[in-house]
Amino acid sequence: MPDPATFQAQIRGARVVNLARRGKFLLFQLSDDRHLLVHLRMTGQLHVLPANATLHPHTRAVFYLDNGTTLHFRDQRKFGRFYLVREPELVVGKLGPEPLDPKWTPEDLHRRLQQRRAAIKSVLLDQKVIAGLGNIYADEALFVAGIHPLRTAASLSEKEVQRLFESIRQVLREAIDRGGTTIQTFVRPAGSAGTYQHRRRVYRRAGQPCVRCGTPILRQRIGGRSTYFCPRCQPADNSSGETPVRR
DNA sequence: ACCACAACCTGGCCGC
DNA sequence: TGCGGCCAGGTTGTGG
Repeated sequence: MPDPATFQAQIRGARVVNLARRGKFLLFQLSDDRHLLVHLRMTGQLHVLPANATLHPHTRAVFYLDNGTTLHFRDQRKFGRFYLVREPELVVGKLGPEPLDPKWTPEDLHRRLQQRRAAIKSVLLDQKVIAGLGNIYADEALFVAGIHPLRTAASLSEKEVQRLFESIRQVLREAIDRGGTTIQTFVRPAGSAGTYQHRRRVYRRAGQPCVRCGTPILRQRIGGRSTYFCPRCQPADNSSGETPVRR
């Protein structure tokens, strides 16, 4: 947005004065009070390369920078999106809180889950509830919290929401420390692989033993997304009242 | 307002 | 080798 020809004409000569992030969006603040917002979706990548770099087959756009380098946008599946706008809030205004924001609270999460009857797994992927959680870390957080992914969001007790809140933060901190999760195409900004995949507890581990109890991990489609969980550490009913051990 | 699901794309992998 | 089916770090439009 806008259409490619207009985008190209309007971005020419722009100066980047600041870089930021909001949820899964990258924000390039431009000198003339405009913003370039980038969402990489599934397979998008940004690479800073020398001016004479060869074009990778999936390169969809190239930005020529005035320091002699180029910024290449690669995207195998073409799901990525660029927004060149004056008002970034039009794009990111409805996003939920940043999970690592020190001001975010379990009470806020509890309130946001209250009227949702959908599976907690699906609600965690709703960017209006929490900004930035995706399929990997939603499953990982639910495991750490010991909550079954099909539990209705509104059915979680205060205690469970508290555990989920802490688990989301813990998993995201671990993943950031490890530079993300590289399974197929994800790369870090410098082009190297992340290492969270070695730390993974349930995601894409169907049939393998639970790291905590040894029970085989299950895979189930929830809200159209593959969901991985331990049926023993994440019981469907909360009747036992047992507090799962974190790991 | 909420919810479930198809659609958007390309490519890798598996079984036949 | 080829083909069909399924899978994939996400979001949005549609219909109920």
